[in-house]
Amino acid sequence: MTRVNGTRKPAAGGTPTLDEVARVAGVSRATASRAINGGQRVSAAAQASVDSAVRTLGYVPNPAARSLVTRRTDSIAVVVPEPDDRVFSDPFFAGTLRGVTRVLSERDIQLVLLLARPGASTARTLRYLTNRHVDGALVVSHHRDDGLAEHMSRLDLPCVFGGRPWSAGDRVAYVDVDNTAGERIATEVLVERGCRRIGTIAGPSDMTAAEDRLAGWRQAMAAAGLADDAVEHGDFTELGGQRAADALLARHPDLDGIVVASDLMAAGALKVLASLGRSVPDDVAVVGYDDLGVAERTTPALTTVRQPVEEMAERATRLLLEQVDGHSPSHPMRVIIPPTLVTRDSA
Amino acid sequence: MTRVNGTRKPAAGGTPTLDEVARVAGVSRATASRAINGGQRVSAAAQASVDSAVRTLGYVPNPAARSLVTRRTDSIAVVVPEPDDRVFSDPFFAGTLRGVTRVLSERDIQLVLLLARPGASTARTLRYLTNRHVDGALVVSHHRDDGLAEHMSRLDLPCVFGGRPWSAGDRVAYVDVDNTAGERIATEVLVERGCRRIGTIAGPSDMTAAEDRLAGWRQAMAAAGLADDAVEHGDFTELGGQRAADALLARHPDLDGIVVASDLMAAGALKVLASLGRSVPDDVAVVGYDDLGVAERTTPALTTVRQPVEEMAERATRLLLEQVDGHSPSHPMRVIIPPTLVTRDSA
DNA sequence: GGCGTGCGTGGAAGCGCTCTCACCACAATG
DNA sequence: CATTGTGGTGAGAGCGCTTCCACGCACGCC
Repeated sequence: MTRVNGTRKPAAGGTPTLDEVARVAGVSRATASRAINGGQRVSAAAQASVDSAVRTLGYVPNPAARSLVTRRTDSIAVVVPEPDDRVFSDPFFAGTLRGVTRVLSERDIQLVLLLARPGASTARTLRYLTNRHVDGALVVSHHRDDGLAEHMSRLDLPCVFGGRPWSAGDRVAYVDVDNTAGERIATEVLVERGCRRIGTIAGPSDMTAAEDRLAGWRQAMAAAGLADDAVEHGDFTELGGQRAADALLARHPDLDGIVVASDLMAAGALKVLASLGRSVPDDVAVVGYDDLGVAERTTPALTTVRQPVEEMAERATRLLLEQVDGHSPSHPMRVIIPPTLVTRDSA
Repeated sequence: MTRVNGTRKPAAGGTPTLDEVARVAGVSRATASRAINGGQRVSAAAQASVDSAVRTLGYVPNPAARSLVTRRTDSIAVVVPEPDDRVFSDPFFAGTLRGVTRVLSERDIQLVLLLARPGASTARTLRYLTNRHVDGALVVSHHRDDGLAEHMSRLDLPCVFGGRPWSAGDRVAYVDVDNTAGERIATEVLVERGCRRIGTIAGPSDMTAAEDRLAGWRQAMAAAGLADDAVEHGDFTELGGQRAADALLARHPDLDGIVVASDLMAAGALKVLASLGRSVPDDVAVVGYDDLGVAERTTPALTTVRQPVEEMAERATRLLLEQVDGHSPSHPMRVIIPPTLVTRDSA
């Protein structure tokens, strides 16, 4: 909040104001304003002269003045809690950003990237959001939750989460893919292909997506009447997948199928299997999760469950904009997107 | 610009204003304001009571009102012209974002992501920047230039380019790595190792970085008294590198060294060499460029020239903030960062 | 004792915009 | 003819904040 160097231009004769537009157009400021904002109740003549005044003066409305009175900023925040450095390179994040910007570009809304750096800066983020610096927030709750959902739900600010938040899921809107169903489908692929000893490499248990997927695996295993004891946790990285696969295969050398909660971890698992001389999918079939690019490049290419990230981001953004437009702290809405299976070579 | 639903809260009794703070603190609005903004010319007593009023009321200054009078927004834009969908997944972009946010997080400045979608929306971007919606702009001129530099230099808005812009390079501040020197160094590595027939896979000729690197290669070749005729252009992708390597080796089967303008293209080249049965570095030595992650994962690992992307972004951001603080449309400043060689196995 | 000189303070003037409201002309209705 | 709209308009009141300026007041100095 520290103002560093308060040099201010003395009323900057440079930029034209609405007053000048009005004067040039020969109308009142009120009429000029109306003409500029959609032209309700403005005669054709007035509209035309305002338009031309705007053009000759190169007038651009001052956003601060406007939002001071409208109480809108025409911008939304994309909040990324705890962005450890991986986030940016993450295809999930990239896809999200793509989806968001696609929707925003349809309207004149800007995107403010709010990165709550690890540490106590969640407070700063909340402060920023508190006083309506933005019209709404899209929280990419990719990582553990911090109670951010609770805070947000208290904020009376339109808000949508990407991915089910850990808590307050009932008070907050979110868009998620049906992780449970997805992993169920993945597991069923192995069951149907004849696997009888199926293990899973789950994600970190502090992430809802990981937990939901694990639940899906358990459901499918139960439905097939198979034992669900072969579980190992990884951290969604390739190395983590490698370690988990090592441990899993050491404990259960008889596995003929592995359901992995992310493609990156599956890639690690494939490496381990290759080094053990187990052929995929013949000795051990493997199914991944994500299909964000990695899956096509492994050997063999991964059969996986696709998360339509961009679509999710688009839906989330639209949901947010609806809230913003209606200005309703509307009843928590959620969109659950069905996952789809992508069959390749690993199962 | 369309206002969709002008529902406005009637003076929102919810959020406290400076007036209320002043009343609660028992001082005037002026004093309250001073106390809140760094406390110059405020007695300890007044400061204390304002502080406590702020705390009890949960007061947060209204940014619109503030920036209406200060003419500052405490936010800067990161402008990405023509973000074809690759940009987001690009480690270059990711690193840049990381560097920028690191600097911004030291102060209370926010980042607005301005993505000029392909098409005529450059106009919109310029309009957005024109009326001081942000205090400054960092243009990641990763791709071809669009005359954006000219436009920007006319805008009287603090502005720094990441990477030398095609034109107006003399009127605009920018931060760049010394691409020419970098590729010269890369080439010299091959020369010193005894290569005598060295080709290059250059980047697309509509990018300054690509052209500069090509120039560096030519300089080094000339200095070594070698012919600089073995040139092929790629598009900085792996596939492009593959194609270029194919073409290059077909035309010049006697090459014993290849200088490649990006690691990704070098990865493609390595594949081609492997499929031709040429061993690297013994038959053909290869040097890449970037060192943003890919280089370590190729087989063999790439000797390459490191671009310190994050550092570049940091420097650029600091440069921008200096301009913003001084509010000087200061003499075009540039920072050229020396590249460093990273020796691995491919040369 | 008079006089700068400095600090702390509050009054008040905006920053540039939107929007209510009162007003006018004119048309349509009883 | 009096009444009720109805579309276009401008005056003016803010939105919440910063900052200029003038005003005390206490101090140290001749």
